[in-house]
Order: sequence, then structure tokens, then C-alpha cells
Amino acid sequence: MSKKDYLKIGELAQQTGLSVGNLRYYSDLGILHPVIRGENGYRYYSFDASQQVEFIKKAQAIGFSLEEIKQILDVRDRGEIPCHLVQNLLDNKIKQLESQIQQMMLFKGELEEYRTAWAKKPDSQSPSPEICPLIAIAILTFIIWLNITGN
Amino acid sequence: MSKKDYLKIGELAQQTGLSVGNLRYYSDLGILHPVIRGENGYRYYSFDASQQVEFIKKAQAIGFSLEEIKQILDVRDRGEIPCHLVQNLLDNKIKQLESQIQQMMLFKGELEEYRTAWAKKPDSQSPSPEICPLIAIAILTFIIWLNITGN
DNA sequence: CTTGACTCTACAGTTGACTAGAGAGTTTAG
DNA sequence: CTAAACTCTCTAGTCAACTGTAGAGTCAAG
Repeated sequence: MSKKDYLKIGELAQQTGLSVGNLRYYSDLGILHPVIRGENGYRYYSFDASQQVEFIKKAQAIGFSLEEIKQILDVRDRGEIPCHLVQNLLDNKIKQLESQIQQMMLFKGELEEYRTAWAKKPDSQSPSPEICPLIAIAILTFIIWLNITGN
Repeated sequence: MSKKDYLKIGELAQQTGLSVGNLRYYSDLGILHPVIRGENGYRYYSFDASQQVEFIKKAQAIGFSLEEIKQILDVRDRGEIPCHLVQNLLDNKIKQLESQIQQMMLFKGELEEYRTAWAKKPDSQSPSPEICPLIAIAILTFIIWLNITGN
């Protein structure tokens, strides 16, 4: 348990940008286990804990609840292997995911284009510096609408 | 205000699957305005209100907060919006998409790993048909993802 | 060996997005 | 005309995901 073997909670907090309280909360939920508990009760984390935190953050970002994330991580920790039966399903889902990623990248590209266009001509049609043009808004809403509805 | 001109809140609730309370909540937040209020105080909605609700649902599903949705809808209603608001919205969404795409690719990679790992395994080591926790989780997460994206 | 930074547990508070219930007025089917 | 069904407002409760605080123990630099 020497100084260089583990991270204390405050150090992990610093690394990840999460609060100490948040890390304790995750620890209590069983989402992010300290490697060991000291005799003093201190939580000691491994150095790749910040990787785990990144995973959790991103999983949250795409809409997983902490409970769902916990289930995923539990399974991963147990190292179970999928049934043969559903391998085709896996294949299909991977392809599906591929296309979803493509779509999202396309959408992101559109948004970036739009942002660039905006930056070039911020106020040309605008009555005041704070107010942006109607047409741009329509386009923005439309783009979002298209993406959401998938049409 | 004849019977066929508008929807009452209960009718809209039925159409959309949202609760009456939820619709009132949206009405209070200014996210989904009734076209008019009767003298009785009743909320009367236009027939395309259910379209609006669908928009709200899906916008929520891809990670917009009600506050953000309100801003978007306000824009549509008013036809204008402060530039920095649009910029922020765009920036945030681009970042969010970036992170989502990254995470999805990571997830896809993991699934591919699982698939490969399984392909190497002899059939004899296959677990019993009903015990496929990993696959269960994979399916669960995909279902959730599908729900999020609405496809 | 003390002092200040750090940690612990336990519990209360906050925010967003609702849901539930009371008490009262309104509409509508029979 | 009446009773059931619907609506209103207002207040309070719930749930997830935190944040904040109190009181107490622990560690590390001087």
C-alpha cells in the first residue's frame, strides 16, 4: 500500500474532474470499486480507474443510467462469453451500429458546416448584434428535426 | 371553439401516450402551449400538437433537456434567437455528438471482440442456452440505444 | 507532536422531470 | 337534471444523480 501503488480518492478526483463526493457515490453504488480499502477505511484506486471513469462518463453521455452502466461493467468484470446462438444477431447489431455512427458523423458534419457558415456571416440579416436571422434558425431546427425523425 | 376544432388535454394525452399531468407540466413550462384557453380555463390544443409531442420526445431521447427544447421551440415560434445561444447550442451538440460517436465506436469494437472471442471457442464450452448474460446485456443496451435514436 | 489537509460515514438538500392527490369547477351521456 | 367523467390549480411526493455539511478519524510536513 505504498504511496505509488494506488490513487487516493482526491487524486482520482483531480485526474477525472469528478468531485470526491461523486466518486464516493459511485463507489457506494458499486460502479467504480476502489481496488482496496485501507485499514483506515480509505478508498485506494488503481491507476486505470480514470479510464473507467471516462467509460462511465461516455456511457452516460449516450443515455445509459448508472444502473445500466453497472450491469454492463458487472458483466465485463465477470468475463462471460456470449452464446453461439446469437452470433448472427451480434453481426447484425454491429452493422447497425456502424450505420448509426455514420449517420451521426454526417449530422455532426452538417452542424459544423452550419456553425462555420454562421461564424462567417453572423449578423448580416440581423436587426441587432444579439439577434440572429430567421432563416438560419429555420435551417437549424430543420436539421435537428430531420435528424430526430430520421426522415 | 366547437368540439371538432381542438383537442382537450385528455384527448391529447390519449393520442400521445403522455399523462395529462405531464402535458400540464409541459404547458406550465411553456414547452407545449395550448392554442387557447377556454373561459373555463381548459387547455385546448391544435391537432398537430401530437406532432410537437413527438418532436419533444425524440429531442429528449437524443439528449436535449426540456430547457433546450424550449429554446428551440421558442425560436421556431418567435423566429429569432440570440447568436450566442445558437453558437452554444451548436457547440454543445457537436461536442456531444463527438463523444457519442466515440463511445459507439468503442462499443462496436468491444462487440466485435466478443464475436471474435466466441468464434474461437469450441462449441463444447457453450454455456446453457438461457445463461448468456453478456448477450442479454448487449441486446438490452442495443434496445436502449434503438429507443434513444428512435429507429 | 502538532497542525492542516485529507479521508471517512451518515444524512440532508438540490435539480430535472415528472407523478399523485386534494378540493373545486365544467362538461356530457343518459 | 344529475352523476360520472373530465378539467382546473396548487401543493407535495418521487426518482436519479448528485452536492453539501457535520462530526470524527488519519496522514504528512515542519
